[in-house]
Amino acid sequence: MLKKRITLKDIAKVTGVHVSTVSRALDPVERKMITEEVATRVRDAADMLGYRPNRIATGLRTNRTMTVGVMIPDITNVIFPPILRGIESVLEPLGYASIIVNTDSERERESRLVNVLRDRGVDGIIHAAALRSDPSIALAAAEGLPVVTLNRRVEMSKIPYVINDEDAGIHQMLRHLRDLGHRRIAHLAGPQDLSTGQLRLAAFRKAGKELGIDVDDGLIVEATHFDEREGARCIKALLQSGRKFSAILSANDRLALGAIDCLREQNIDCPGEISVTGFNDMPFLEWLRPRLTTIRIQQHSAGRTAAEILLQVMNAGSSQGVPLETILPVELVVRDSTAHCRS
Amino acid sequence: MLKKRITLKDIAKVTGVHVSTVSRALDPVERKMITEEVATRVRDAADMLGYRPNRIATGLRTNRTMTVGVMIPDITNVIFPPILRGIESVLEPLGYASIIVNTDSERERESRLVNVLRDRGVDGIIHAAALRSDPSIALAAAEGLPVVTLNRRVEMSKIPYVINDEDAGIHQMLRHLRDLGHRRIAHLAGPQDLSTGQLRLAAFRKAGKELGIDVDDGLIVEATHFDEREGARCIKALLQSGRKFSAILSANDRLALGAIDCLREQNIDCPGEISVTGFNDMPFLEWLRPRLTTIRIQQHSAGRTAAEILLQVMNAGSSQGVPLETILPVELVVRDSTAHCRS
DNA sequence: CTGAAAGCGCTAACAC
DNA sequence: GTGTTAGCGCTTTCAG
Repeated sequence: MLKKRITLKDIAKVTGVHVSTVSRALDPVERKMITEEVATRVRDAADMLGYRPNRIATGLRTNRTMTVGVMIPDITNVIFPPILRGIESVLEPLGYASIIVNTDSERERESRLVNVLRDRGVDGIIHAAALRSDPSIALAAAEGLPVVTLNRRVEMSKIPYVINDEDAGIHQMLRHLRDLGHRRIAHLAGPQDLSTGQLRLAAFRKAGKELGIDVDDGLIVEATHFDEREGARCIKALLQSGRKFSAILSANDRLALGAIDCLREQNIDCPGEISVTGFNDMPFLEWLRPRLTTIRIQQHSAGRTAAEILLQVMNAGSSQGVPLETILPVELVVRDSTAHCRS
Repeated sequence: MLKKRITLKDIAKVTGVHVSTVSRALDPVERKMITEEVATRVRDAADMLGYRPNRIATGLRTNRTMTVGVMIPDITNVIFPPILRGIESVLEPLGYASIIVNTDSERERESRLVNVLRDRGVDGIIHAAALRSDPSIALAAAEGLPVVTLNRRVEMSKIPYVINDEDAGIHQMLRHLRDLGHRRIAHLAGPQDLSTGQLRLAAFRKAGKELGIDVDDGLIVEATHFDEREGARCIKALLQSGRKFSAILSANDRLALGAIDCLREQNIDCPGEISVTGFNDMPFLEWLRPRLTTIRIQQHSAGRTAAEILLQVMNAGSSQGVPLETILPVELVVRDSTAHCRS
C-alpha cells in the first residue's frame, strides 16, 4: 500500500492557515509577502510532516514541468555519456530532470520520440540526434517549444545549435598528415545526411585547397553510418579499387577503428604503411593499440553549453536574442596511428 | 509563443458530446461502453485536430505518471549504457519514460535523488547503485514504492534484486587460472560496502576451498572504488609488500585494467610474468592490448529482467509473489591476459 | 450509453 | 497579510 503523501492541505490543517498561505510560505519568492512568524511556523510544520511538493500538480497548474528532453542517437555510443553529464551538471542543480531517449538514428523513431517528449510536457529539448532536414523537431520549435541542437544542425531553421569547430579540426589534421609527408590522403567520410558528416567532408575539400593537397574524389568514400563496420567496409572497398594512398583521414573515431581493423585483416601495418586518424577523441582511445591520433572535441563542455543555451531560450520564451551558433574549439591529439610517409 | 494544445474540451466542442464521453472514446478499455458511431466520430476529430493527451493531467488524476526512475552510479561507466538500453527495450514500448540519475556513489546524493524521483511521482525505481545498507531506498520501498535493485542487493529488505552469478563467475575464473598452473593467486577485491565487491570476495574464498587453492589473506587487496586508479594503486602496494604471486583475479574489469597499467609501468609483462583477469566484459575489451580475459555478464538482459520484475511489482501493487532473487548466468571469456604459470 | 459533477494538488488572481 | 475562488486537463463516480 502506498503511504499517502503529505499535501499542502495537511499542512494547512495542522497550522490553521489556508492552503494558499501555506503555498506562499513555502515559495521562496512569495514568502516575503507573509508574516515572518506564520512563514516559519508553516515551514516547520512542513518538514516535520515530511512534506514534499507534488511536481505533477505544480506542472499542471504552471505548465512548467522542470523537465527537459534529451535526444541522442544511442547511449551505448561512448561519446554521449560525457555530454549527458555536462547537461546534467547545469540542469540538475536548478531542479530540472531530464528524460533521455535514443533515436537509433531512425527517422520514424525520432519523430515519434519528439511527440513522446511533448506529451510529457517537457519545458525544452536538447537534440543531439537531429538530421540536417528534420521536420518534426523544426515543427516543435516553430510551435514555440524551446529547442537546441547539439553536434548537429538543422538547416533552414532558427534553432540554436552548438557544434565543434569541424573546419579547424579537419584542417589541423590534414596539416599534421601533410607535415608527415603524406600526399595521397583518403577521406573516410561520414553519412551525408548528418551535418557532421557533411561539414567534415566540406572541410576536407577546403583544407585540401588551403594546404595544397590534391583532393582526389576517388579517394573519398562515404560511410552510411558512423560505426566500425562501415569504416571497415569502406576501406576494404577502397583497397580493392586499387587506388594508392598512404593515409586515411576519418570523419570520426569509430570509422577509424573500423579502418584499422580492416588494415590489420589485410596485413597492412598501421601506421607503418598507412596512417589513420580519427575525430572526437572518445574515451578508451588511450588503451587501444595503436593509440589513435585524433581531434579532441569538448564533450562535457558541449553538453554544458547546450544546456545553458536551452536555459536562455526557455527563460526568454523564444530564441530571439539567443546566439544561433556556438562553435566549440577543438584540439589535435597526436598518438601512434600516424607516422612519416614511407611511400 | 507556445501554440496552445488541443484538449479533450476542444474535441468535445467540435463533436458536440461531453468531455467525459470523449475521454471514454479515446480510452481503449472504456471505448466498448460507447456507441461505435460516436466513438469513431470522436477519434476522427481527435486526430484531425492533432490531439495529444496531456500526461501531466492524467498523472495528477490517476496518480500514475508512466515514468520510472533509474539510478546508476555513473553513466560514463560503459557497463551501464547497455543496461539502460535493456530497460528501455521493455519499458518504452509500454509507454513508460525513464528518468536516469547518476549517484556518483555518494550517499548524500543518492538519498537526495531518491526524493527527487519521488517528487516527480515515478511509478517505480530501478536502482543499480544501491548500497548494501541503504536506508533511503529501503524506506521508499517500505512505503510502497515499487523498487528493484540491479547488480546490487540491499540487505535486510524485501526489495527484489537481479544479480549475476558471482559465485559461478569467480569459480570458473579461479579454475581457469588453476588449470594454467597458477597457485599463488592475488585477489584485487572491490569496495566492501557494495554487495558486488563483498560477494565476489566471499566467492573467491569459497572457490579457493573448493578448488584446493590456498587463499593467502596477504594476497587480498581491497580497492575503495571500482576504477582503474584504485586497481593500479592496490597492485603497486601489493608488489611493494614483496609477496610473490603469478596471477591477479580482479573483482572487475576496470580494476584489472588499472592493474595491467601498473604492471606495465613496473616493466612486468602481462601475461608473461603475471596473468590478470577481469569481471563484467565491458565493451571495448576486444580492442585493448592485451585483450582481457574476463567473465561476461549479461548487461542488456540484466536491464530487461529488472524492468520486467519492476513491472510485476508495479502491477501487483507490492513485491508479494514476485521473485525476490534473480540470478543471471555468466560466462568465462578467455583472451590474452592469462597464460601458463612460468614461476 | 452518455451527461453532470467532483476532484487529483497546486498556484494565482482577486477580495477583504 | 491572508482567505476565497477558480481552474490547469483529465478520469471516474454517480445519475439519468
